[in-house]
Amino acid sequence: MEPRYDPQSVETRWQETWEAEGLYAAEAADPRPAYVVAFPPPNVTGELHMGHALQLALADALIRWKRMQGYNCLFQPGYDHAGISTQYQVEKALEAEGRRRQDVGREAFVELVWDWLRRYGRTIMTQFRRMGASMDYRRERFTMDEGYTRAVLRFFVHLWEKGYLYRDHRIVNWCPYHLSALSDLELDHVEVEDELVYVRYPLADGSGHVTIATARPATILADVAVAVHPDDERYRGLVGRRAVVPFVEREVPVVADERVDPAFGTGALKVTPGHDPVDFEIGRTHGLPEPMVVGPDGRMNGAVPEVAGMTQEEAAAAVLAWCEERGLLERREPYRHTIAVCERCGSRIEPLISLQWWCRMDELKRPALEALRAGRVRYHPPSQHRFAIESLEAAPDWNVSRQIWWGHQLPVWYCPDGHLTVAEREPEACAECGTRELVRDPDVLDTWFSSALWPFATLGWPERTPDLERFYPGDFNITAREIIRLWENRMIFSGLELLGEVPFRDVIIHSTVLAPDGRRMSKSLGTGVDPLDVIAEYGTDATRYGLAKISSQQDTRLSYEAFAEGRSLAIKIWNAARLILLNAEGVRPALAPRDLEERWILARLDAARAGLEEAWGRFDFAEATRILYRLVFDDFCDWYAEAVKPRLSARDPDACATALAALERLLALLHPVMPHVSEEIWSRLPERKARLIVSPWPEPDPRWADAEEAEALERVRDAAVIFRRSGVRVELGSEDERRIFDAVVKPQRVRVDGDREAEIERLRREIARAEGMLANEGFVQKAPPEVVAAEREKLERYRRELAALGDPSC
RNA sequence: GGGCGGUUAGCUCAGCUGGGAGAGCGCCUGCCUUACACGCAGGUGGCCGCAGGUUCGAGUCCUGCACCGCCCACCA
Repeated sequence: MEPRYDPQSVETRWQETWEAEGLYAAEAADPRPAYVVAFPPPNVTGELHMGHALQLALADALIRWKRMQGYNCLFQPGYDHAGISTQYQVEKALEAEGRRRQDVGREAFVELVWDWLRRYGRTIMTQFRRMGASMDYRRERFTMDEGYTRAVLRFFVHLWEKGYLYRDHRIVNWCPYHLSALSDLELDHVEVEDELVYVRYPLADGSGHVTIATARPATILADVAVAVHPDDERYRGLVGRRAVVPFVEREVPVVADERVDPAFGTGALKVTPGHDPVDFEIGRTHGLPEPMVVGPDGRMNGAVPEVAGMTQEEAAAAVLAWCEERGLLERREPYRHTIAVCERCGSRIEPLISLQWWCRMDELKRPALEALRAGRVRYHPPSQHRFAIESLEAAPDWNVSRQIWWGHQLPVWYCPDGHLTVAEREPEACAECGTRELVRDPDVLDTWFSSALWPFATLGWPERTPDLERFYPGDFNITAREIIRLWENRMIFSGLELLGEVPFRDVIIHSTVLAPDGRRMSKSLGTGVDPLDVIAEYGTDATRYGLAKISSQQDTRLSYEAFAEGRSLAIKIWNAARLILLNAEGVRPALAPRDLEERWILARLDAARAGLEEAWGRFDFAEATRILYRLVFDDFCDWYAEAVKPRLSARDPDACATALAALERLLALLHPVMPHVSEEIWSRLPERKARLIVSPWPEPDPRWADAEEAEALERVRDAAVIFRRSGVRVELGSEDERRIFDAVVKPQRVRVDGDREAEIERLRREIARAEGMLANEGFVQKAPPEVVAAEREKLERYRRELAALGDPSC
């Protein structure tokens, strides 16, 4: 057995072996109980980042643990087509050649995206494998593959037939670059230096004017009202009168609306329903018209001929010049505020009105809310549960249409008379009038529309496949906080709507990984860390361990120390295994615990197993790493291995057999977090029947569950500490205890600095503390009896130890 | 503005249902003890953010405050 452990070659070899031997495979015909994770499909163009690595480390640990417990585990791999994101990447590539998608045309562009994906896409599954993710890679699915697309169209038709879908003119976030509506969740907000201008709107009766403040003077041309707060004393007499919009000289009403903030600007708001979301709401409330002056490209449209084709800056200049000439421009001041930009391309968002498809949420969300409230789906940590419920309660109708080309085109056809035909397959003729002149709706569906179906569309829905019967509903889902509204809630309500059951029972919201300096990880900041670099330096097992260790907080800093700790752990186990294997040649593993330290380590292994079960069950991954670290370093290596080493060196057959058996158990406990090093060692043990990955999770054995050994070891520990610090040997009761003491402390080699006085001082302090506690009547009467008893025991022990040191006061 | 989380050793963080302030790294000391120097043994180091409260007892529970972070949000 090599003295040095080299993770790189070992890890890739096992990844290939496990997959080739079919040990990741999940089969519908397998009668064992199923355990299923709904794992977020990465973008088809994506690269592995720390978020993926963390998700994989956590989900895979759970899957591996359950696999050892005898479950038929399904860990489904796949990709998301990621609509706008993917389209944008291909558009960027096109732009490098000086072309835009409009130059190539829709059909050719979509073909281009497919080509591009064949060349650059689908690489991330290789990286998933490098993380050791035990996915059934044969089952790879894509949200745009044929069967999945059928599911998406079926979902749309289903919603249409239930009357949940409708078309409506609504104000949307319009990206002038992508020429598409974006959801609120696809926006970024950036701070900009703007200008706030104060403009007078003359009253129609000539009796004066009202001054409004605006950051977007070009939209003055689309104003249809002036609004003030109903309680605003300054404008009490104004409501109901009429004002004149500058430049276009249109008479508009002054209305009262509570959405106006009296403290902002002059307290009077110009109402522009066509280009502002709040104004749109105010306009609908007051039945105002909804003209638009900005076109889809962000420039002025033809509505006002004088400014047609201008940029908004040019139009603003023209409007303000007009106002200035007439003394209507009161003042302009610098104004710093945040604006919405497209998160993909950074273009300033133009709110404008367009015809979109909407999905009514009131009926859909009701059963999902019931399921959440009843705890049929539980979020972890629980603080996210309330957030999930509240955000679902508040969910507005869902804008499902996008004006891009890459995605699932709406299964909607129009005839020249304006009739709609909604069908899964292209219809021959209009469903209403029978004409064959049909034009398909050019829009595609929101990418989350298909993601919502992931837990069951990947299993063959809408067909009732054996996979679907077997693996739905699943067990857990793991994702980032900001995805809850986009994905989690939608999977839950669509699962309930289409299959009548929630798709999973537990949702693990993992922490956000920050850069080591606490800043957000991002390519633009240069703070990104490539998980593959970490793997190259520390190994996959160490990376998985490190990620699990830091996963306990809401926002967690990446820590190289945690990876280094994982690496030390792997090396430590490797060396512990060497100690045993080098001495136990030709011995078969058997549980033949004869001596104290053997019964003790078996009890410790069982205790660790119970602790791990509890931690896995609570999804407390950090706790699991702590248990493993303590088990390996403190218990297994520093005490058990040291204690049993003389007997191993002497080739004591019982000691060797038991050591092998104990090592087997240790490796099994380790496997979910560090599968590679544990499998590598496992493969070198004698008489292997199966790979560790599919070997049983250890069962507890009550034979060595009692506390006697623990107490004896505790006595040895105390004696060792006192000896090392003071050179005084405390009397030990049994032969076993003395033997372990000698093996672990190696008295002949210990150089004692001999500060007996300091040790006496320390024990006196402890005794004083314990005596103080026990003298406290409140403590003795009200504290739990076992706590008081423990305190008494400690006091006794300290006194004994003090006596052993030959303290004159005893 | 709303929600969530954080504030404990020089650094990164544990501390679950209130009863001895902990780990890893760093630093200091001693050890190449035939598994491991990527190691072993020992040590230094802390008004547990601040102020109140509950309790015999608070890092732990309650209230308030301060600072930091993340997510969300329509202030023209």
